Amino acid sequence: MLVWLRFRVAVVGMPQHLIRKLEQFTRLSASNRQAVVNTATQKVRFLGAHQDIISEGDAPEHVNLILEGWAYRYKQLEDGRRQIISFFLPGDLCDPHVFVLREMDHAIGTITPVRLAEIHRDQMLRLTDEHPRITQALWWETLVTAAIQREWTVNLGQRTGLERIGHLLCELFIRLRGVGLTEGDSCLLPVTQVELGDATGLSNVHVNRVLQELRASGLIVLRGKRLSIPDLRALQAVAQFNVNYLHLDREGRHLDANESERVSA
Amino acid sequence: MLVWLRFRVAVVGMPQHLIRKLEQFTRLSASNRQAVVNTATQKVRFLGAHQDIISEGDAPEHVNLILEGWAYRYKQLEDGRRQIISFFLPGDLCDPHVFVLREMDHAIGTITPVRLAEIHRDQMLRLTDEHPRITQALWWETLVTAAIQREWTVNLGQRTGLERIGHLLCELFIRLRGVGLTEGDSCLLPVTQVELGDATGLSNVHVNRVLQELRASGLIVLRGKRLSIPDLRALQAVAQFNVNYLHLDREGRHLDANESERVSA
DNA sequence: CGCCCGCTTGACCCATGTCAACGTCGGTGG
DNA sequence: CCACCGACGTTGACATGGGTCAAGCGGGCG
Repeated sequence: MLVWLRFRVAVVGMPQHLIRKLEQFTRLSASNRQAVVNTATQKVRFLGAHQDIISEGDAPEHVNLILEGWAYRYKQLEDGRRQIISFFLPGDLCDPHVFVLREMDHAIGTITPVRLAEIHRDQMLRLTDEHPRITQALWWETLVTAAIQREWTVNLGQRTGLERIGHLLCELFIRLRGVGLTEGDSCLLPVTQVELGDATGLSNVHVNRVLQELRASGLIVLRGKRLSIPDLRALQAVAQFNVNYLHLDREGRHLDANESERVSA
Repeated sequence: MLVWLRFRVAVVGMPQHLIRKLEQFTRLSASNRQAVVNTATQKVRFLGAHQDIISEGDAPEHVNLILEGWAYRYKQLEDGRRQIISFFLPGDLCDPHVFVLREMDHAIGTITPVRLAEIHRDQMLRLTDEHPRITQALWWETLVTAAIQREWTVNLGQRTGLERIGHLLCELFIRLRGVGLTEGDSCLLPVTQVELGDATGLSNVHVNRVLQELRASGLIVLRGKRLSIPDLRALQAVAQFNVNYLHLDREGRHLDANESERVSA
């Protein structure tokens, strides 16, 4: 514990969120962790809020790892309608294998200022070649990302406005908790109501009304950019939120026994 | 051409749709194709219409390859609402890497009677180990599947009922064309209006009205289970359908030069 | 200090849902 | 061979969730 704490302090500005996320799936050895750190600190980039990280039509050159800040994947129709397709939180990778494709069919933009690591395809290959456990963990993260996308399909297709917003808030909160970015029952939510609308297929006006309703019923406390969920179970119930699609139950813990590396540094 | 034709005749009941699909991305050698055939003919299963291939909560044991027939991925909410998350057409693989996860967070069911190949994880690994070009092509297919899921998010979030149905019909037609299951401007569409509604987040009544409208404007001809699209461009325009997300432009053609195997048998 | 972005609210409207009845066709058992 | 049945498609009347438009408000920042 103390070792981990020292490690954390030492790596401020490093990919601790990614490591923490992957450790929801399996335990990483010190050398696994070191490899992730090495890979993710080679080329770091800073972007302001509301900038494109990569645009539709671009040829993907490398994998982007969000170290700090929020971003989203989005797609814009010709007449201006915009759909937010997913949110990227600290520790999230944008498309680990995207270079197989010739060009991006959508864009990724920042919400807040973002610090990210650009990981070249060769670095990615080296990392996975040398660390099978990381490979497994990255597979898990890829599959969970796909599961989230499927759940959004359900969200948009079947749920009411109230359920959609509630569901999204549950998901974001639980994902943030997984990377250590919650404090008790609260977290930051640096997203405007327009953006919530673009993610849930609702107008900003309706988002506002739904948020009022969630507030009035005591299911959320939302002031400025801070969200609190006093009773997560209750919100989950209202939103028909079933956490299983996030696959958080240490699916890869059988891997813990496969390597005899010591866990502490 | 003649060789290919003979090959096709010989492999009726074999994974010709998958091969054809992968060859939209890259050219496969005869040995590549043979390896796919060997892998996909070890264990073949038949199912009737309206049966689950795999249910929510099941532990995934193998990859399912649809050889013939239609299926869909779906998720059911507790109160009975059902969302169809994607359609599987002949040549489609259900989750090539799903065994990393402990259990399914959704179900896959048949629409028509289905013939499928069960591919064990070890066979899958052997196939990709021995055939890097197939590995690349499977990557492409995985990424396209993810892109389709994202496009469905846009479909449900931003498009009107008419656009949603139009978009879905364009997608299905073009995917079917890619595996050789269209005849001129028409194809089979063995899907009820209720199912179309569950896929697009519309009621069956509204689906019916939208279909009437598409028929009346001459954009589709739909009688029984046969769909014709006299002017695909026109339907695409109405549905705001941009084909780029299907990544059909032979992204992997640079691989054609990497191996000097003869293409004909 | 003032402006602009984001939030809030009210009035009104429309796309789509719901309910209910009826039509049609293919299959099946008597 | 016919009668029935169930699944699917179609249509009309009516209800409603959520959209649109417009105005006002509040607070952070240049």
